Order: sequence, then C-alpha cells, then structure tokens
Amino acid sequence: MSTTEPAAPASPTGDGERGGPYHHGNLKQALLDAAEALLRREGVGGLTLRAAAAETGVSHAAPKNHFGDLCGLQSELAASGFRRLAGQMRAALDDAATADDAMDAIGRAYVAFAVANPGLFNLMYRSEMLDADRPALKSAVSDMAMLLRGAVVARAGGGASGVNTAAIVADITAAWSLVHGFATLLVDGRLAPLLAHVKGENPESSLLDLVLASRKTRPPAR
Amino acid sequence: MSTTEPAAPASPTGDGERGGPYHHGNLKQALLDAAEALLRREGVGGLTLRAAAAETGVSHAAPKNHFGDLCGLQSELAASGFRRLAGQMRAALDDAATADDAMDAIGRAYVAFAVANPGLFNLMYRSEMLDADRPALKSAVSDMAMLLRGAVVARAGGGASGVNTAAIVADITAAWSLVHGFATLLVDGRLAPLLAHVKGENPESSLLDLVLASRKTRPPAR
DNA sequence: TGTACATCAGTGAACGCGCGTTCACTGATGTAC
DNA sequence: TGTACATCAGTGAACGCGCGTTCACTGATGTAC
Repeated sequence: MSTTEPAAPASPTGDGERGGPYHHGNLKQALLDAAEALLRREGVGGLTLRAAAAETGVSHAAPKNHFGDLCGLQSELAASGFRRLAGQMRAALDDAATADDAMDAIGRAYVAFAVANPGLFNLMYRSEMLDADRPALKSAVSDMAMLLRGAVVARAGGGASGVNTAAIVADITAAWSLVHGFATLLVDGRLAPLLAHVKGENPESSLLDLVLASRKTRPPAR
Repeated sequence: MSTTEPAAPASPTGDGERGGPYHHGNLKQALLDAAEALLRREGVGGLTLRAAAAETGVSHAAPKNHFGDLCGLQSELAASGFRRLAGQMRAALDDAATADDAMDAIGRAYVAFAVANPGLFNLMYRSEMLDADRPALKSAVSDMAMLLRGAVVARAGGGASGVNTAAIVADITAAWSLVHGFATLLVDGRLAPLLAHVKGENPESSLLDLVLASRKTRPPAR
C-alpha cells in the first residue's frame, strides 16, 4: 500500500502498541498508510486524525506535525492516489500497440483503480475535503490530466500543430467523462441492476468492454 | 423547491421563530425544504438533523417523528431529487422530435439538474448516506432508470422483441456513464481547466454539446 | 573527543463543540359514546 | 351537543460520544564549539 519503503524501522520493539522508540522515524508515511487502510475499511467517513493516529499506534496529536489538519492529510492521500492512478494508466498505455488500444487500456486502468480502491477514489473526487492548492495534489492531478491529454492527442494524429484544440478538449472530456461516470456509478453500486443482465465470468469488465466499444461503433440505427 | 404546496399554513403566526401553533401542520415537507436549503448553502456536510430543525424553527428532536434518523431524512431528500430529475428528463424527452434528439435532451436535462442542485446531486449518489431500501427512494431510482431505458430502446428501434438485451444494457450504461461522469466532474470543479479553452457565452453547455456529439461521430482518424 | 544547546517529534491531559439520542412532558387533534 | 379519552406531534433539558485543537511537557537528534 505504501509507495516507498520506510527509511527507518516503523516500530522496532512492540508493534502497533506504544513502547517503541520515542521518534517514529517514518511517521508521515505510516500515517498515510494507516489512513488508507481506514479508508478501505470504513470509507471516507471513517477517516479522522484520531483514527489514523490510533491505527498507527501514536498519540492523537502527532499527525498535526506532519499534515497540519485533517484536510492536509486527506489532500496528501488524494495526491498519492492520483500519482498511483496515473502510474497505472501509464503502464497500461505503454503496453498498448495502437493509439486506439491505448485509450481503451487507459480507461480500463482507470476503472480498475477505482474498483481496487473505492474509498480512496471517492476521496480523490470530493473537492470539498481537499485543499486543491497543496503542491503535491496540484501536480499529481495535472500529471494525470497531461497523461490523458497525451493519449487523446496521439489518437488524433499526434501532430502538434494541426490539432483542433476544441476537438481535443472535447475528446478529452468525453473520454474522461465516460470512464469516470462508469467508475463512479460502479463503485456506488448503481450499475448492479444492469450488471445482473450481463453474462460471463466478470460482468464488470465485460460491461466496460461493451461501453468502450460503443465509442467506436455508431449506436444501433433508429 | 418543494414539490407540493403545503396542505396547511407553515407558520400562521410568527414566521421561522418559535411561537407558531404547537403543531406545524406540514412539518415533514418543511423539513425537507429546509434540508435542501442547507444542502444548497453548505453542501452535504452541512446537513444534520439539528440544522434542519433549526432552519425550520422547530425543536431539534422533532425530525425524529417524521424520518427516524438522519439517514431517513437524507433518503427522502434523495428520493425527491430522483423524482424531480426524472421529471425534468421526461419533460426534455417529450419535447424532442427524434429518438436521437431525445437522448441528447435527456443528457442535457441530467447535467442541468446537477448544476442547478449540486449538493442534492452529490447526496443522491452517496449510497453510504442513503437507505436504498426506503420505498420512496427505491421507486424513484427505478423510475429514472426506466425512463433512461425507454429512451435507449426507442433509439434502438423500439421493437420490443428484436432488441439485443446485451446491446441495450451496454447502450444504457454508456449513455448514463457519459452524462453522469460529465456532471460529476463538472460539479466537482474538475472540468475547469478544460472549460478555460472553450469559447462562447456558456462554455459548460458548449462543451457538453461537443461531448454529446462525440457519440455520433467517429473520433478523428488516428 | 566531549560538552552545551537549539531544534524538533511525539506525549497526554484538557478543552469546547456539535452531533444524534433519550425521556418525561405537554399541547392539540380527533374519535367514541 | 357535549364530555372523556386515546393518540399523536412537538418541547426542552440532559446525556454521552468522538471530533479537532491547544498546551505545557519530554525525549531524541544533531550541530557548534
């Protein structure tokens, strides 16, 4: 769950219980990991500074030193989410043979991330809980946006000059909306009644495949 | 804001202040209206039983009689939202000339509702705050789903027997996802950087028009 | 190599706040007779 | 037409809870000399 290995032992003596060394050594990352575990276990509402501190086995005032307030912790966590999401999108993109395949692969990575991390995904898109000006969050969000933009431009022909900006913006919005809407509805359980009509071993990805295909074929003639 | 006119005067004497008649006469609807005003003013986090009661000028224990708990109030409010959303979608649909136009009109109504009622729209899609088994909510959600399904089937040819169920389910999911993703991202402020590149008086609806058009034209050749 | 000191991370008790909930109550309504 | 009574909606004080925050503190670290 952690992006980086701890630089120092998290708790050389008792684990989780108080009684370790006075200084944690890597408390910031440990708190982020704990917060993410809470998010996964109890959802967005279960994430509090006190709960994250308790989960880490540390005094409940300790997080203040690293994040300032709850919004700070949430923003750092969301930033980590966007970074990892972008990483998984990039990995999917790199494996694709064509620009069309790349768009599909990015979309599947986006949905897979949301399904694998529903609480975190929700947090990432609850602006009211985030400080959009936090540098880490700002750059992570814009990195992801750049990645999506790059994929859309590549599909449109890649030429840097000849591209119609309005068309590119529309393509980005359409691609993001489709995949984000699917992920959001799926995570919220809204697609359950529709999934019930989809056969196969993995109805969710089958349905997503159909949806992704829909942007290449005209809808059934009226 | 209220769906129905009050059956009895909300507060024949003092308005808002305590001092009116002992029985309110239409407290349930008044609480729903107050809750919606709170949602609009302060967002999902600002909605509490106490705040709704205070806004209505009533004892903070009074809501219990009508909704049981906060989840009950939220569910009734969400149900009202789905009912009105479906109503506006239906109105848009009825004005459309062709089945293709109808799909676009529904999509525009969906986004317009989200923009006009961002807090309520958010609440409607926060399942963790709702009791999906509340009859009012259950039926409102399924009404909206039926309406969308009807529009998709009509566009697919309308024939009741010959339709490919998998294709219909995929079309419903794709249409809903596209429009829901757009609405969600827009309400959360995520489209702001993209909107900055869209010219015109109303960039939001211009961008939506481009997005809706994208499902009829193939993307630019790669 | 050793000592003094500034800095910093984490502690733990205490605070105030708003929340949902409980409970005995009271005022109003409507129905039975 | 009038009286008794059951039912119900709303009151207001009180409760416990978990939250973020504050604050004086203490243990550890690292740097200057």
